[in-house]
Amino acid sequence: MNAPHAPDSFPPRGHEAKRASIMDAACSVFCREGFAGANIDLIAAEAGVSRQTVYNHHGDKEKLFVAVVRDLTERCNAGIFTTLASFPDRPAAIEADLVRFAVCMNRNCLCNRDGKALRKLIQAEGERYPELFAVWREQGPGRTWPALAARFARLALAGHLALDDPDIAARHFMALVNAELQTTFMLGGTPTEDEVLQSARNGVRAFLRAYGGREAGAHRSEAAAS
Amino acid sequence: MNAPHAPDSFPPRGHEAKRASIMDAACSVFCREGFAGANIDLIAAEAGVSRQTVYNHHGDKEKLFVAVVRDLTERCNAGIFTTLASFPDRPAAIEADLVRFAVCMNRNCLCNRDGKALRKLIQAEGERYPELFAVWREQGPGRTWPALAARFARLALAGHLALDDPDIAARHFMALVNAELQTTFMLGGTPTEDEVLQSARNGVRAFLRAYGGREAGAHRSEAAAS
DNA sequence: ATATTTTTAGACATGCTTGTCCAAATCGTC
DNA sequence: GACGATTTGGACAAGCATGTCTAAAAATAT
Repeated sequence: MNAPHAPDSFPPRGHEAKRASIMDAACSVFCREGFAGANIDLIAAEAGVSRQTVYNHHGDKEKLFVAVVRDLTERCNAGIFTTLASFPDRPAAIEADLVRFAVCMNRNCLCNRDGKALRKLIQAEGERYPELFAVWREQGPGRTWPALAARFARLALAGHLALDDPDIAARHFMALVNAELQTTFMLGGTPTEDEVLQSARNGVRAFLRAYGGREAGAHRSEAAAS
Repeated sequence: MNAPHAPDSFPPRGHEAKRASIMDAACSVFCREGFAGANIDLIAAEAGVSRQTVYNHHGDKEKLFVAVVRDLTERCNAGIFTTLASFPDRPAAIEADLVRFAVCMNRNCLCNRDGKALRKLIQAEGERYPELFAVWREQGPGRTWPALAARFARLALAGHLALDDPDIAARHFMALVNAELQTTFMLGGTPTEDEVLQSARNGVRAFLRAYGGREAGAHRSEAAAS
């Protein structure tokens, strides 16, 4: 089937291109309309292929949906781990570094197309596909939260932070940094670059007042002046 | 049409009962299946009425949906303002009082049936009904956030908190207090009483380290001991 | 008890969507 | 240029959901 001696990639080029195009369109339509509301004809049209081609590739509306979620989960996870690599291990200026990290996480993982799509699909159809989303839970939050917590633990060990429970600190960090974006997220909107930055700045400031080490101590008394 | 001299409530008793029953079932089904996936026959069955009765009352699937969201918005709003009344104005023990308030807000407004339903419907169908959800936004977040912020401002004025911007503090408070429940919310689950309490306790502790006034200052150095 | 309103069950027309089938056209490769 | 695989467009059957209509039954008020 696959060209046995092809130089670069096994299946013909146009084939994979169409596959990707279909996944893209399916993602977009499932997201907008939900699973039940999604129309295969519309997906095909949006992908620029015929309906039959969609069926050739994925066989079934449900299989297509599962493929989309799987794909999205993988891509999002990869993005998060990439971003996690930019976590400040030896911060020069911890506040600025954490803000940078938060903005990065937001821009590249939470607010981008994939992040929004995955979040919406999980919220909308999560209860209907328990095993599929169990996988997401293990592969996603189940791996990213501990990884993030470990980073905070290291920062604490190096004396840059003061915290008892790195897991809680990690959750508090993300919660604070996204605090001002929740309403926008709710309605599926994309916050502006500026909103992201503001939310991150305010969130990190509060985080450091709660969890800052010796160096950050100064911030507190300053902010505490009513 | 309505009994002109009825002693208690104007429309016949059974009529309103059926209406409520339909709204209830519709809410439940719309929530589970989404607007497109919701089936009028199923709603009727779940409400224990005939399909025709659903049409008699609401005329239209879309009108029914709008009625459900409107109803939900009102009820949730009412609940939030009621809960807001329990905000500690003159706290004896600020930490315990804030925890109590947070738990109350969670149990009665965010985790209950209506809260979960409204959240899900907004996330799933918000983009499709812009004007409907614009109303929600104004009536809901547009009124509740300032109200909550005002409470925090008062607490700060009385010297119990130290904060620059009460709006941000309010958002940070809610974010922290719900930090550990996000994953559960995502999948439409209901956190246990204990999870709610834990999340509130941890959240309030962090909040007070970030925003605590003079009295709460002691907490910080205590937690800062690695 | 009677009259009025509401509810019910079911049939019904209509339109939409899924998924299949097929013959012609297109594409990429040898 | 010829061959095989893929894609295309459209026809097609089947199922399902919405919304209407009707006559009978039930509930309510007078």
